[in-house]
Amino acid sequence: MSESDRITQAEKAIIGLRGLVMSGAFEPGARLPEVALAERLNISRTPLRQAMDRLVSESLLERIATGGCRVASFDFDDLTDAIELRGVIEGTAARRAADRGIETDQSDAARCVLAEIDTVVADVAAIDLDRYARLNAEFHSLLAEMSGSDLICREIDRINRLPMAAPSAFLSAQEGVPNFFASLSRAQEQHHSILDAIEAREGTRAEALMREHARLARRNLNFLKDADPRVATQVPGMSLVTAN
Amino acid sequence: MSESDRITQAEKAIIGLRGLVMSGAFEPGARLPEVALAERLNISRTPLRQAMDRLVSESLLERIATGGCRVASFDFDDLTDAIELRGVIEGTAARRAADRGIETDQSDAARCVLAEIDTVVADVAAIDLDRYARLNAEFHSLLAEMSGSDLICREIDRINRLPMAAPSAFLSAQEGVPNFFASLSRAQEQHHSILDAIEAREGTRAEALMREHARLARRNLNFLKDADPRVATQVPGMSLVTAN
DNA sequence: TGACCGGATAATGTATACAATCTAGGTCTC
DNA sequence: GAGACCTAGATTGTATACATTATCCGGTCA
Repeated sequence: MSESDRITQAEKAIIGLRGLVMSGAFEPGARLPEVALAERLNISRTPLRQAMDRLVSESLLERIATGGCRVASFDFDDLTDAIELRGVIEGTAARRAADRGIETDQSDAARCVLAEIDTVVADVAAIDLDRYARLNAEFHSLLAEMSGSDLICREIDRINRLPMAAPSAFLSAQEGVPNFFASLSRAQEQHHSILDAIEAREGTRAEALMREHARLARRNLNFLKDADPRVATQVPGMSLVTAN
Repeated sequence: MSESDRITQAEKAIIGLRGLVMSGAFEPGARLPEVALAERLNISRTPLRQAMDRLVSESLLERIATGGCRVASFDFDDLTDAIELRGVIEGTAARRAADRGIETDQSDAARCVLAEIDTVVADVAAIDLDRYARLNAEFHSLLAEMSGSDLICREIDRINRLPMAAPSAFLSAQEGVPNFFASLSRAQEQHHSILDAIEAREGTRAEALMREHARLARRNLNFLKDADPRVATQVPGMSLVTAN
């Protein structure tokens, strides 16, 4: 049997189209012409339309009443809401993890990731942002799993696909954020506190810490609001954001 | 121009397929054959496949790695999680509404709905469950809007589409729930308290009350767990639930 | 007896043709 | 000159044909 790594045209279309939209290939609100897009992505209209449906469900596109799709546009309030909602749901995951208790191997895995982040953050001079982003995303993913609920994991994944809502969304925008590296250390301190709270079965504290952790992203977002617009072009999805 | 009430084949497919799945036309885990389904719904495979994609995004279907879809199955833990998550997000909506403050017309509209529910609940002998369900759903919808966030409204809508997660999901299962009518009155008392808290700008209280309100659904779910299986056949989506 | 291996069959994934609809541009009328 | 109408073009929604892949069943071999 061919492995599940067999890439289907529809997946190719989803990834390609999402990449185009997030990289700012279209203006927010621009209508997407199917035939031209299909040629550009080297696929037929059928999988392209599948991809458009998918991106609509991800809120990256909006359906037009008269037919077709347009690129969605977000204002800063939308981003703030998305970040808050992520904090709320991740907070729920943390509380549940603490209330239920977690397995030692889950705890070990999370501690392992945190140790790695510690080493990355320690070397402020030559910090590896890609590595930080990967480890940070993995830690958040582990926390979601600790909730023991597939539904919660899926919802967190969903929200993370929104522009600027993911935990590592701001890592490519460090030029726009003052004291950026200090904020990484602060985030990592919060990581430790959150895991401590979960292991200590302190659900309420874990939830509150997780929400506060998300507010770090909100803070970065506020800096970005007034930052040089050129920074925005380097951040995936930032082109979909319109002033409000 | 033809109005937006023009029904497209794809919408017909979505509604038809969702209806079939929720009404228990297929066993949980059953694979959905495209050609047979398309004939049954009187549409071609193209809009049917759109509908399947949509139901996958609603978690009512699951994609099979080797191709095609199967009907999703839920256990009681899944339903509990969905209800809890609804409580958490509705709680966030209530907290935000309280923190931001709401317009007087929003307040009036909600009070109006509550007054109607009061009259419905007052007449215990000949209670109109359909009307209660409609009003209850509308009150919850108004609360979501008070959050002032489209994202939050959409996420609540999403969760409400899951089996048994919607606020009025248990109204067709009253035979399985002891003291069912008493629980309606209790829910309505909570409605009043929640709106009071929002109007008094008491965000933390509003959030806590909303979460507690969701636990009423969880309580009903627990009753249903041990109830006569025949009751389950009357509740939409209940056929997708497998024992755990 | 059981497991493995083709080959026939049926299913899905994709492309494309067709039909229905929207959009744009121009012309006509007021 | 402005607005409405009408036609031509382009675009989307749908059906269907085709290609590819999985599934099932019978046979063979260990």
